[in-house]
Amino acid sequence: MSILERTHLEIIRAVEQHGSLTAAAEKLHLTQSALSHTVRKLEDQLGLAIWHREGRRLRPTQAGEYLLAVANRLLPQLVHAEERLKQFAQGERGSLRIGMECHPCYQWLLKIVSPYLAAWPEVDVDVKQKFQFGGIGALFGYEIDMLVTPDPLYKAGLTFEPVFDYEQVLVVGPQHPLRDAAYVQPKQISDETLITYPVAIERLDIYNLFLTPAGIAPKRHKIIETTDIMLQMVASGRGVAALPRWLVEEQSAKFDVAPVKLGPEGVAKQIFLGFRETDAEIDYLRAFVALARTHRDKRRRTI
Amino acid sequence: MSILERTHLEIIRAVEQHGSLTAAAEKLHLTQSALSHTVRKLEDQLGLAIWHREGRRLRPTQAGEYLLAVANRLLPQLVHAEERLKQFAQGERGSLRIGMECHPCYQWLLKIVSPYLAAWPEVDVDVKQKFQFGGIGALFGYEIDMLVTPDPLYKAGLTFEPVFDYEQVLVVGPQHPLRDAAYVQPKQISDETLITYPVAIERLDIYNLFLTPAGIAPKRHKIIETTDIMLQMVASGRGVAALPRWLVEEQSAKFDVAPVKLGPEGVAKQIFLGFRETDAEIDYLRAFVALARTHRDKRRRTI
DNA sequence: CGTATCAATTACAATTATTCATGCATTAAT
DNA sequence: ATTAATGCATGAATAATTGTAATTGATACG
Repeated sequence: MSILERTHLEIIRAVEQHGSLTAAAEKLHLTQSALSHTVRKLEDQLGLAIWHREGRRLRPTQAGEYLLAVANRLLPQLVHAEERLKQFAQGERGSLRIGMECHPCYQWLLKIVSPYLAAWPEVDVDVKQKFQFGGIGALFGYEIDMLVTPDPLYKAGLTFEPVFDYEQVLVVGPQHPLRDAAYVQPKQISDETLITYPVAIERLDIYNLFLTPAGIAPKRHKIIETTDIMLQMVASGRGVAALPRWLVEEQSAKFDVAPVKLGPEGVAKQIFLGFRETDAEIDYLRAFVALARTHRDKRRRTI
Repeated sequence: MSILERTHLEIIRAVEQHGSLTAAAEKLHLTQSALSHTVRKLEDQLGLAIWHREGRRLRPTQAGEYLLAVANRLLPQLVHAEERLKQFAQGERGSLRIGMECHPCYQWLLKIVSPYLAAWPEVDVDVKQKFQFGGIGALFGYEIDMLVTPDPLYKAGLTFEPVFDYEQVLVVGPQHPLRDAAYVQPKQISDETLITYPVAIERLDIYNLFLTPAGIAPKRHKIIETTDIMLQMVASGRGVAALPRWLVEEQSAKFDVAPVKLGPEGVAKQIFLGFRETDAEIDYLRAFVALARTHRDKRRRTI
């Protein structure tokens, strides 16, 4: 009946990865002959070629490309299922794979993870940041179990819950004229160097919610990967940046920087936790959401 | 290395489906003994039980439930991959699995599908309407390849494109006092029987965009599954319904019904086509979008 | 109780996967 | 050119896996 087995997907993947049957065989702890046989059989059964044989080189056919995509999608899920079962067997709870879609999310997560790890010693936490199909796709595709994101999706089989409110502010250095301003207006940025994380402009809040609506652009746009360096640059007067207020205040002991409100009302942001509804009953997952929620409540009371 | 094979998933699924090893064995064209062996081996390798043996009954353990979920998620994808490869082999193009999230979507699809089938004889079209995780989830989970929906999602690895604009109108019968009104106001519905498809109220446009904002509810709410019966009910004065204007006009030869604008401005709606970005290069998929788009343009010119 | 049903087990058979030895084609080097 | 090296394919032999038949023991049910 069924012809596509796990091995086939593994072979296809290994060949792609190592370039030849022989190399793939090595990695799979088999002989080249073994692979050649199984491949031939598979191709016979399917009635099509998976690779073009060009001389002694294998180039995937259209079907091969398709199979490769299937393999890359399904194999990780099988591997993860096995891992999870192993953990089950050892009395461990499992692992929580958390995906991240924004930089402040990451900063926030750092604060939550350590109390969580302490409360749930049997649970591993994996943090992932790159997804082929974006965070939502990673949730649906079982690449991750929990998504930390600034934009929720109230729909379908996912549940989103707000867990953190913060204000996005402009960060300026010690000599900056805006340092003691009550707030900054978009046009006051038009002569500045703006430092941001390496993210598409459409996904940067300071553009979406502040600059772009006013039709303003900064004089220069500089990209920096890490928060520390970014703050050093700001502290040394080389530019301004946009970060969560709580993060700036936390770092203001280390760097001489100050937060300035974006516009008279400020820019309010939220972070959400999203997960599959079917996972809602997993205790260590619920616990994570609950922990995040209490963190939020605690904070709210003190504000 | 790897222990979880396709067979295992198939066995787990069959046992769940048919209630016993013996019955499952029958369906899989194997003996009960064979299953017993493979199951034992799998459980040994995993180091945990998949079923509680209660007398002669098998009840899934937690691990069993988990494996069942994995099986139900992955096996259909393997089956579909095989089918697609078979089609490849036979020179057919493949199949386009279209998911639907609203009733007008279905009506619209009916008009598009037949020219498409004519233009692409080597492509099968499957239409699905129920999804565990909603349409978006079905797209990400490779249950469908194309989603027809009224609410798009501009994000992640999906592309959405508007392909149809229409006006949602109230449908009334021949004797109805509103028949010749320029438009209807929400309060005029408060004494009516409203007929709708069997869909949650939150997902019905006439509530979302018309009644609920005005704080109005109809006197009665009646649920009917098929458009034809719905129109017969309306024609016989048993209630009013909300449908796309084009659909009402098309059916007005068959049923004595008339469209009435909802509110002075009318209620404008759009239908979108969504698909995975990675599929954008599949010719028969592009062709479907293109066909839908030309349909739209043609219609626009005539309005 | 006796019978029917079901899973587990044992011993054995059948099938399938893998290897070994080898050939043939292609690429690279001398 | 000639030789060496590399890579895939093939056939026969063998190892390993997967399956079956027959039987047992347990349990539900009339």
